[in-house]
Amino acid sequence: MQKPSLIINRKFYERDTLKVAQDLLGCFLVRDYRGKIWRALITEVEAYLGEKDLASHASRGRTPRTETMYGEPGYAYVYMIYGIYHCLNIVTEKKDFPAAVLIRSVRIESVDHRKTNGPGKLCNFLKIDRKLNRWDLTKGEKLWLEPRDPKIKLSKIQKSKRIGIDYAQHCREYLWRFSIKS
DNA sequence: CTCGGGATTGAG
DNA sequence: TCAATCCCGAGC
Repeated sequence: MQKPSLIINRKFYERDTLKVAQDLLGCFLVRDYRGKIWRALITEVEAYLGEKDLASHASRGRTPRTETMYGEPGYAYVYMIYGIYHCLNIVTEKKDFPAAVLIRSVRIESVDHRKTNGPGKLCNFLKIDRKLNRWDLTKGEKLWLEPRDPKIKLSKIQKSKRIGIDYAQHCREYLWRFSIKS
């Protein structure tokens, strides 16, 4: 497989997280695993924004785990949940400001959508685990992102409450989950 | 299973 | 007194 011609660059990620989250819809998450390449259309994401966001791991400040979120934008933040699943996040905003976009659902051509329609499921399918934590997504190796096809018109972005964050008090109400029809 | 917080322990 | 260690709750 040839080197990708279009890779989303670091400036794209170094912006307001809510903007980046919505701009990622319709983009492609590309995974090269031992020479096999999948191009996954991003259809659902959630934003996690700053220490004030009680739903974010960073709400408790800098810890060894959250260090990735405080780092440079354009890196992967991968963590394990429930001891079974991995979740893939894309680090956003400037260094030292903790924020990221969780990839919740993707669609891959000729793959049953039920295999990739959840954050844990898509990591399982794309062989994404903590070895890819802090991976630089702008290198065009192993895991990177490519822009939307400008020819394809994006359906209206749906905004809704984030999933599975009942503990986050008032932050539960934020409409920081974004999706497109897929 | 992994993390992080509070509780407990124990060295000095 | 305080840091290392234990333990428990929570996590899409």
